[in-house]
Amino acid sequence: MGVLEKIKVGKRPTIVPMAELPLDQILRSDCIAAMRALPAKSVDMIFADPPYNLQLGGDLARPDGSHVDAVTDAWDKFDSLDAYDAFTRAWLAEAKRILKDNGAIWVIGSYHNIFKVGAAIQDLGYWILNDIVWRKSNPMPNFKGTRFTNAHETLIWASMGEKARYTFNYRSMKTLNDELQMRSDWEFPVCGGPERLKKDGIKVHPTQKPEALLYRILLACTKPGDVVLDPFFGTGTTGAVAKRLGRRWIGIEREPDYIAAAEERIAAALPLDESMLKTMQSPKAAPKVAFGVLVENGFLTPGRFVVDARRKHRAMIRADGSLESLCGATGSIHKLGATLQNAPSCNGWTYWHFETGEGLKPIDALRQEYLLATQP
Amino acid sequence: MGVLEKIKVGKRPTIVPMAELPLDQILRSDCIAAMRALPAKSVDMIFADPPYNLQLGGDLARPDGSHVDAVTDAWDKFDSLDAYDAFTRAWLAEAKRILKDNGAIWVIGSYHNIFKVGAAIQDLGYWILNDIVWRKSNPMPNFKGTRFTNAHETLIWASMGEKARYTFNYRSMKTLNDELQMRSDWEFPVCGGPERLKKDGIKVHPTQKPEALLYRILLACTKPGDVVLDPFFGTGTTGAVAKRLGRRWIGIEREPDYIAAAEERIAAALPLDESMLKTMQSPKAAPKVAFGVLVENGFLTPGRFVVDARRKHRAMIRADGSLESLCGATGSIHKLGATLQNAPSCNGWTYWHFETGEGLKPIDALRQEYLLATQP
DNA sequence: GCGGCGCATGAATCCAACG
DNA sequence: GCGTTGGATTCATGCGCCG
Repeated sequence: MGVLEKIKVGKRPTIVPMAELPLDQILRSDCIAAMRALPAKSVDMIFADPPYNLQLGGDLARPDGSHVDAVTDAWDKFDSLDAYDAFTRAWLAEAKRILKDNGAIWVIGSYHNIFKVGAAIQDLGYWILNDIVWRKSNPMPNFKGTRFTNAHETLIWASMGEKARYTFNYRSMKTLNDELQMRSDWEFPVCGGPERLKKDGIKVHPTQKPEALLYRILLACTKPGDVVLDPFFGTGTTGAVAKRLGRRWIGIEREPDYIAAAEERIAAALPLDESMLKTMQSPKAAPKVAFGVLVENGFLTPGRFVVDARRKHRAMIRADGSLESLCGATGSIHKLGATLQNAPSCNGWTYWHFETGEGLKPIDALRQEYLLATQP
Repeated sequence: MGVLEKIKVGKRPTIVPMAELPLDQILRSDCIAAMRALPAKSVDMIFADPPYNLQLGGDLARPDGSHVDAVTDAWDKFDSLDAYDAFTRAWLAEAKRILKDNGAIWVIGSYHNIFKVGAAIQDLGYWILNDIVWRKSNPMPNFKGTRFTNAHETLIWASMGEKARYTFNYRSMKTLNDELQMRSDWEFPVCGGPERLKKDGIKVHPTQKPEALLYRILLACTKPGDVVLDPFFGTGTTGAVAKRLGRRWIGIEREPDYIAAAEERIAAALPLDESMLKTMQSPKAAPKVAFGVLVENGFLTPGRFVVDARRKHRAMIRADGSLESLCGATGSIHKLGATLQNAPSCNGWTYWHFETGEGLKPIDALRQEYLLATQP
């Protein structure tokens, strides 16, 4: 790794599960060169915020005459659309080499670049799982009244291939979204206020991303201890949130000013305590309960009958927690429900019901009762 | 046009400004073949809802076991990603030939295809103006809990090139959005209820788009009388809305069932009356008034002084409606304001103020008075 | 101390007609 | 085609100053 100038941030953790990876460090280097030096199949996730290739024209003024501070940094300049395309495919290819087979990649962009990025992702054999829209609650207006206010950015989440596995903490997202499935459109304000890193009153990085965005991504798609690589580290939002969430991180960045700001910021970030992480990570709000346990514990007795909500199908409870229908078919509550409906799958907990004085109730209600009675 | 079987819908309007175009008709044909038969630089807008190339796996069932009705039609099947890419580039290239120099294209898609579409649009020399997110207020949930609820689709709006002109009815959009700039994220419900076309209780088209979506697009980016082409016409949402809004339309569609449904639907669509259209179209609430006209009409007399809001700059009104500052600089209200502020431009109407008993007032207030006094 | 007002600012592909 | 000129154009938020 002669090309890399490693810079440690804070204390190197005592446990280093992958000795060859430069964990919790910023590699000062060109992004592609640094990625080439990393071992294959070694990181769990990549979050990338590459240059957008904005191609801005002349100066822009607000209606009040004030000047708009545009992104004119050299790192966002490319000679042509083809040059940008080549750059995009090069770093995405390296990313694919570095990712574990069950890893995943997130890339953020705007209409200037995201279509090129997405097309490259598909061509390289990644499998897109979702595109996510970051709706900005406070976007910059369109000052000349020539287009729609550009009020969002787009993220792509992709696995390593069509059949590849990936991490998705469904329960964490549902909990975070007030017990509704998390949707593909997320609303956050742009990064500002105390969160925005400044030096002498001037923003350190023109496009610092909000921590809330990274928080949701890392919470949804990584496990504690997972390694997250950010090849366009900037001022280290990914590192700061990874540290907070008990994930390991690797940053790649060229600009010394950005690196210095990131180091300071990450050193100050406070990790959440482990019990908090465990709670957020838990795949289910409640532990699993087998139907047989309810039978064992007398909530339903063998020989009783359960029916579907319309009383079309009827089955007898057996001692082992399986069901037997009148036609002789047997199986678990899920299996028999699927068989009788001629469906590929079935949630037996909500499909099967039992008779009460107040009419039918789903057997799931008994599971709730059991949990209430047994949980501390 | 031997390959085309033209089908008229309703009465052909008596005024046909472009005799060579098959206006207000559905062309029963393959989309690329039909486009090849249309003259170059002849249509003002293309709205396209191409196949999404969904690549669905096996059947999908809801948690209650019911079957999810997926898009499995032959027209959404492609042999490979490359085949889809080639198809996309072919029709987009024809579209570019057909569009007028100051025309524009809209394409809708999902993450399955929109990145390929967007990349092709850029490669073909179109210039992306915005990407728009259609947020579905009632999306289908992710039944397996394996991903985020796919709750949006993406539209791309592009002009014919970087320097090309295009139509954007800024005021109409701002009015439609309660006097705030229209943003790039739009919320609509998916097409359902009475709007959803059905035959024998079964939906005619699997991906019928809501009319509200087309309404906003056509209102924003076309003028009355403009010609809108939809190369994937389906059940004719574009035609129905175009007729309602006083725009001309051309549809291309292969499936006879879709054509039949579209014909019936468009025949029943009621055009808005002309005065309504004019109101929605008006670029400004008020006509232009030159500053000199106010001087001519005695609202301000030559020799009086105007100042900026902070009283930093002061200028004398001259008889011809120009201003002269104390330092001797002269020019229009806009020009002098820009000069004195050392700014590239300036809106003189809001920059310059005059003294009243209640303090300073912008000269724009006098323009309003003038308009009130002279407008019928 | 608190509320109100003014100012600054954020990934921006940001004018159009006429001579 | 190009240079000139008239004139149209902004939303949410945070911060600091002032009363």
